Amino acid sequence: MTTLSSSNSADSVSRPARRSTMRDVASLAGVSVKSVSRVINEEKGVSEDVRRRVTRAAEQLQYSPDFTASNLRRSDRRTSSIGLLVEDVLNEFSASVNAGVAQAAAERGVVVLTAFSTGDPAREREAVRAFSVRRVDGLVAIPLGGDDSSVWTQRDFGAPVVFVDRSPKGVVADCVLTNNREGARELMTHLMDRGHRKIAFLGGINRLETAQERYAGYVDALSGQGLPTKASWVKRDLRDADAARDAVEQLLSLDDPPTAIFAAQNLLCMGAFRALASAERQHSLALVSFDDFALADLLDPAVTVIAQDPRRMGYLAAQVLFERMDAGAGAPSAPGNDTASTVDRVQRDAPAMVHEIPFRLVVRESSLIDA
Amino acid sequence: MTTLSSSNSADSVSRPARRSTMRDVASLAGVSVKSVSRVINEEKGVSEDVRRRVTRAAEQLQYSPDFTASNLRRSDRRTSSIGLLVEDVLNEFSASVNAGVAQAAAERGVVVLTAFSTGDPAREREAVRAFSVRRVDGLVAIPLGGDDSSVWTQRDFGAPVVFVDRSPKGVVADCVLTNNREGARELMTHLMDRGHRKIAFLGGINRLETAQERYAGYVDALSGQGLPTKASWVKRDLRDADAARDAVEQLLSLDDPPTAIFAAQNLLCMGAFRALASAERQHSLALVSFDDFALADLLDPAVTVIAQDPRRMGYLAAQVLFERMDAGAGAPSAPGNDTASTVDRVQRDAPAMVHEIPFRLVVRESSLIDA
DNA sequence: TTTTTACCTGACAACGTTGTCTAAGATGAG
DNA sequence: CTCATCTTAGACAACGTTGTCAGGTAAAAA
Repeated sequence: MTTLSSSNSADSVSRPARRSTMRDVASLAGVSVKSVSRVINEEKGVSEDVRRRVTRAAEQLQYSPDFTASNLRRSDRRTSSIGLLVEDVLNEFSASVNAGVAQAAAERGVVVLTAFSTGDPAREREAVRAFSVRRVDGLVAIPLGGDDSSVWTQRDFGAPVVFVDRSPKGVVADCVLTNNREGARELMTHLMDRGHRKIAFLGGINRLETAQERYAGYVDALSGQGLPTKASWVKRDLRDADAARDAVEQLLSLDDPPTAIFAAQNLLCMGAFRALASAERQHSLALVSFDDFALADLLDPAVTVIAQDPRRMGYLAAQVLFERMDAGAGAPSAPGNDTASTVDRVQRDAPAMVHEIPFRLVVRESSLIDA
Repeated sequence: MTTLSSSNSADSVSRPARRSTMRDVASLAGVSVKSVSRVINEEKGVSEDVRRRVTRAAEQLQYSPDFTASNLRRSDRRTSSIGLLVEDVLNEFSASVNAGVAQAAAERGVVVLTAFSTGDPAREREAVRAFSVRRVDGLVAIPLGGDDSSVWTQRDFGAPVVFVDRSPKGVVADCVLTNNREGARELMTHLMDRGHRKIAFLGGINRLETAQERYAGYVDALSGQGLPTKASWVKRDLRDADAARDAVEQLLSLDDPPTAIFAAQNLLCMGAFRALASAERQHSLALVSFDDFALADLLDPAVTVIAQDPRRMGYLAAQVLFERMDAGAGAPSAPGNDTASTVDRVQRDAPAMVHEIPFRLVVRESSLIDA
């Protein structure tokens, strides 16, 4: 690390002594605190004279309102902030969900507290707690799916929760999901249509609902054709791309190796591709992935995938959350005025809903390698 | 969108009437509010009897402390939150910075308010304002670099600010940067060492400091060899991958086309690669990128890049910010105890520092195509 | 026993803001 | 000119919490 001090000592980072408050502004302007409040919040019923004096004083003192204090007193008690808990920014899927939520939030003028669980339930719990004590108005989460469902209940969290991608068992809340089982089946059918029967499976962490469902789809598809699942072709509970690479290396050295590989997550697919490429088998073994990823179409061969729409999932989840929040606040929910709404209008205490987002099979080259 | 109502109406999302406060807990436990406060904050000097009664009551009422109210009264006035402003989660660079900041924040038990400017100065301004009124303890930002420097000054923002990747003109604050100009020069030298003289340049948005610096490095390198910059080989102010693809298509149809392409950002490189691949020229034109990206090593040919370490940049930026925050609060900053510290200890009102993070030239295949 | 000391506990004010209410002045109608 | 009405301003309390301080009780010292 190179550290260059800037030479000019007048460049020192200056720090104001104390933030000025409405009191300060009021006394400088010669008015009451309440009048300052009125001007700052642009309430009507303030004379032009007072308004001018207050704005001038506020400017002079560099006054900046304290939203948290205001929130404490206001009747609606909204913090205009929501929590977002995803697994890992560096995974494209999480990042896209994040992008969708952030966009919806920006449109509504709400800030997002973001935390990454990185697969660690302790971190997940801490994040949820941190959100809760800061009184976020709601939470969007990709849950890890442990047993501590109590963290998630609205009763305990104190605000609406919407889940994306996975729904924790035993918790009643809105969800936005892809049908993972069906998606996996569709990928498998595609492979089997091209004659493949020896299909290996690379699965993610077993604890995760998505991993379970995709595996179920794999098994469904095989048994639909009267085929058994062969243990040596099934590699589950793989943590990351490296684990997938190792797994594929094992598969390649088998006496009876598979002719196709089903990677049940984008990272696993990348690891698999890497293994195939370094064995120069990428053109002789078929490979498909659940989850699209950035350069999947530029690889050689381009990889066939089930593409979810994670950005849309995030966006929708935020919308659903907002509806739930508004319903909770007893906002106007006249039955006739939801014509332009993206989301079904949520009644107060409406039952939890599952929003299923369609997936798309994107056929590229890697699956067009025959058995 | 498929919407399935869950059938069981007992599944409705229940909402508590009102959150319980310390008062409620106090009256149920038959003690004073202050005693509840003491128990909740695990202060010592509370009898076992009181502690038990309070914990029981708190549990019974599902009490959850209100951190914002507590913050209002506490003497330190820390919100234990920081703001993070990056350009776009979907870009790997931003995402990695985000990951680094998030990790540092998690280690310190601080939450992160995240916003994405997505290249829009208005959004940047709004985000900074939203952070400010919520009284974050500090801010890490990748600034867009417009002229409204006033948003950024500590005086105006009211808390320390650390910039990553780019430093806005006229603002005095700590920065964590890569030496973009030198990085660009090194990439160019690498190409020129292999005999390339006809090198095209794909540059990002002109307003951004990084784009300017990388272009400067490009020009430096050429003029170091007595070569002029040829206007038809220079494509600047490219917004995204598609713009880069179009630009490369133009380059390819030139009477005197370049033999190598320098993409000054990862997205631009992807666009360039796409154009080359669809013209089947990826093996006959050299291509290099400023910024590494996920599958750069798996493409055919694998792409030579200048790799920054954005995650480390984010992590360091957060560390620097914390030091600055602690200095501001008048925390102990004994000169001798910083042996284990990653960052130089920051004195109160210490001059702003520039932390330069080294880059690495990662030579792969795409630059080994001779002129 | 009385006095000192230590330990607990609660009353009260305050953090920065806004909701409520009352008062004072201005305006208009009769 | 009087009375009703409207407009604007400020006093006050409250949001949920913690810092300060004083009081009370029990244990330790005299």
